[in-house]
Amino acid sequence: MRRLPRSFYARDPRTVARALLGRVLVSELARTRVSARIVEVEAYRGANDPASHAWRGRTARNAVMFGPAGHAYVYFTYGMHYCFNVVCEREGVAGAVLLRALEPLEGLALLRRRRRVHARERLLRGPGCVGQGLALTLAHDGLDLVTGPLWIADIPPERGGARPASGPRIGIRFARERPWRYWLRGNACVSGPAARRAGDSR
DNA sequence: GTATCGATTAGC
DNA sequence: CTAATCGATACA
Repeated sequence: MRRLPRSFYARDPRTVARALLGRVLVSELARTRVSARIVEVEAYRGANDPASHAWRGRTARNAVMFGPAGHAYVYFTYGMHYCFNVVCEREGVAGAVLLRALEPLEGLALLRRRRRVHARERLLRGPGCVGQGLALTLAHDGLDLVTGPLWIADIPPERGGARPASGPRIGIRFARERPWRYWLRGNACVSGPAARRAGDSR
């Protein structure tokens, strides 16, 4: 299956975030293939985005956010969770899209083993659960999605008739008013309470 | 050096 | 609502 080209990622993260909704992520990191539809994402920018890890400039942790687009930015947080982003923008400009929730398509048994949860809609719901389900660690930080075993398929988004919705990002302290969280309205795999899965219709 | 805080989650 | 759990960050 064809992968999204680097040019897809090398744009403003808000544009990439919207364009990612409904597309299929594939992991061939383990022997068993896992694939899942992207249903919820958040865009993070650089110096002009106080909620971004890159707000205060380049550090060891956020270095790949400043690198070429189409790579994975994986970070460790709360002492126990790994979160998965795709790097955007041209090299030297920070930007990324956090994958917050996906709808599992292939590899359900492996996901259930890793997550120790049965319900399909809970396997990849929430950014920490995405990291756990895909078994990501800091070893995957910087992985190239255009050439590596973890990638996003270049096929038209399948949104199941749902109009993409947008609203404020979750769990941040600054820049709360910016509506840079995007999701497929009503999809059961979107994180948070049912009310959050509904939302507006931008 | 020490103190605080997470782009979170599960459980009560 | 809170505990879990540790790297990054802030500050003395």
